[in-house]
Amino acid sequence: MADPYYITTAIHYPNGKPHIGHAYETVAADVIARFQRLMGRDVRFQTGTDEHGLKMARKAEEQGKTPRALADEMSGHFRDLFDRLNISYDRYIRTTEPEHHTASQALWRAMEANGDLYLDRYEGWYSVRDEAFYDEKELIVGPGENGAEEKLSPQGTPVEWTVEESWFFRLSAYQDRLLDLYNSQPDFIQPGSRRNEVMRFVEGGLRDLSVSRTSFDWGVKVPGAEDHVMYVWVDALTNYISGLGYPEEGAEWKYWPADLHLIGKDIVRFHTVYWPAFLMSAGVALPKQVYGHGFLLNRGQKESKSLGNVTDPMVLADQFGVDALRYFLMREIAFGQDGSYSPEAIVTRANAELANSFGNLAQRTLSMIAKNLDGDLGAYEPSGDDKALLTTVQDACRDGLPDQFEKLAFSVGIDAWMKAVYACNQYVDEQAPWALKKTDPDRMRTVLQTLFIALRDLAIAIQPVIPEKAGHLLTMLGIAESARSYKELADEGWYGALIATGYRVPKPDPLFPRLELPEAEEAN
RNA sequence: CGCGGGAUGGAGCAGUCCGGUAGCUCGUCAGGCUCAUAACCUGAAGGUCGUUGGUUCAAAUCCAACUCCCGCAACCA
Repeated sequence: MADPYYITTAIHYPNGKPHIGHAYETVAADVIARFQRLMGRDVRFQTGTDEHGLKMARKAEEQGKTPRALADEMSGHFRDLFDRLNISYDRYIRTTEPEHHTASQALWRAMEANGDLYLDRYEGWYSVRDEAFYDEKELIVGPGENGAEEKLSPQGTPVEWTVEESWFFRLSAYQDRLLDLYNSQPDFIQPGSRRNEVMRFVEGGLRDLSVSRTSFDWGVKVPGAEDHVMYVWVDALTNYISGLGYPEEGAEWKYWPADLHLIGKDIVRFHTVYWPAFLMSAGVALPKQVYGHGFLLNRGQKESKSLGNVTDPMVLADQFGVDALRYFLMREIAFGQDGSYSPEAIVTRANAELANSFGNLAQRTLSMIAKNLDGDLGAYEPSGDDKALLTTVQDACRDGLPDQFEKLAFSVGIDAWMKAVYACNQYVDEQAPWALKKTDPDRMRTVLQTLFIALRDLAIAIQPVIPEKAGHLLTMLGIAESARSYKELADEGWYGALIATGYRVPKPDPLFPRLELPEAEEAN
C-alpha cells in the first residue's frame, strides 16, 4: 500500500468572505497534495472553516442572524472558492460538525486525565478584539476610540477589567519538552526564521493558558462544565485530528501524524507551541512539520478593507483563468516570504511564460505535426542533438522540479522547468523544422518527434501547478490518464506503446490565450 | 531599549545559512527567423549588491555600529 501523506491548511475563520490570502495558502497546499499524489503517495488533504468564537457570534448578531446561519453562508463562500480554484481536498471540515465537537471533547478529557487542566479564576484586562488578556504592565495609555486617554492593549485596542472563571492548561509544564522537540527535530518549524522566533518565545518562559470562556456560548462545550465553551484555538487545532475520526482510530487514522500543517506566518505560535503541547498532554503523536508561509501584498501593501484594496480571488480567477492564477501564485513569490501581486504582474507573468513560452511551444509543435505529418508520428530514431535536448528536459522534469517541490521551493522548481521550456524553443530555432520540410523530411520528423516527447514530460511535471491545462495538453498528446504520474517519467517504453496504438495528433488549439489587462486596471 | 520583514542594474525579485568571475523575469536597444498565440531565437547596454568600520588572500554573503523603508487596531493567510 502506498505511503500515507497528510497535509492540512489552517482552517479559515469565516467572519468575512475569502480574500487572496486564503486562496494563496489553499492553492499552495493543493499543489503539494497533487505533487505528492503524482509521487505515488496516498494523500489526504484537509481544509475547512473554523466557525466558533466570540467574533463569529458578534458578527452574526450585527447581521441579525444566528451564528449557525452566518457560518453556513460564509463557509459556503470558502467552499465555492476552493472548488473554483480546483482545490483537490479530500475533506472539508467545519468545526460546527457534531463529530468535531465529540473529538474536541475527547481531546479535552485526555488532557484532563493527564492532570493538565485545572479550574481557576481569571482576573485581568481583557481585549475583546484581541480575544486576549493582558498584564497591567503590558498596557499602554493612549487615545481610545472616543479620543480620551484610556488604557489600551499593546495593540491599541480597548481593554476592560474582567473577572472570569476559566479552565487553564498547564502549558508552563511543557517548556522543556517543546524546546527538546525543536532541537531534536529542526524541521518541525519551517522556515528557519520562524523557528528562531518561536524558540526565543518559548525560552522566555511559558505561562498557563486560559482555555475556556463563560462569557458567550458559541463554541464547543467543556465536558462536565457546560457553562464553559472551549477557547477557540483549542477547538480549532483539534480539527486536524477530528477530520480523521479521532478519538476512534478507524480507517483514516493511518494518516496521522500529519506530514505538514501549512499555515500563515501569523499563527505559527498556536501551531508550534500550543498544539504540540496539547497533543503531548493527550498522548497523541505530533505532526512532522509546520510551515509558516508569507503574506501576499497588493502592490506592496497589505490588503485591508479600510484601504479599499481587497481583491476577491474569485474575480481574479474569472479574469485570468484558474491555472494562470495558480501559476502566478506559485511562480512569482518565493514561498515562505512575503510577496507582491497586481493584475499587471499576473498578466505579464502568464503571458511571458505560459502563453509565449510553454503554450506557444506546444502550439507550434503540434500544429507542425498535424500539418506536416498528418498527425502520424512514426518510429523514433534520435541523433545527438535530440538526445541532448531530451536529457535537459528529463533532468528538469525528473529531478529539478520535484527536488525543489519536495522542499516547498515552488518558484525555484518552476524556474528549473521553465529553463527546459526555453531549451525546447531554442532547439526549434536551431533545427528549423520548417526548412527541413523541403530539404530533409525524415530529419524534420525526428525533430518534431523529439519535441513531442519533450512536451509530454513537461506537461506531466507541471501538473500540480496547472492541473487543468496540463491535463488538456496530455490529452492532446494522447497520454492516458493512468499514465501521467511522475514514475511514468522514467518509463522509456511509452512512446513506442503510443505509436503502436496508431494515435494521431489532432490539430491543436491554443493552450493559454494571451491575457489582456482588464479595462478598470488600465485606467489607474 | 517592544517584535518582525526589507534595502542587489529602469521595475520586480533570487542569491546571503555552507565567503571565491553578480543571476533571473519584465523593460530598453540591435540583429535573426517566419513553424507558432504580433509568438520564438541571438547579442548588447545598464549594478562600486543601503552607509561606515572590522575579520579574511578574497565579503552581496561573516562580525559590529548606523541610516532609511514596510508590517504589527480592525477585516486578516
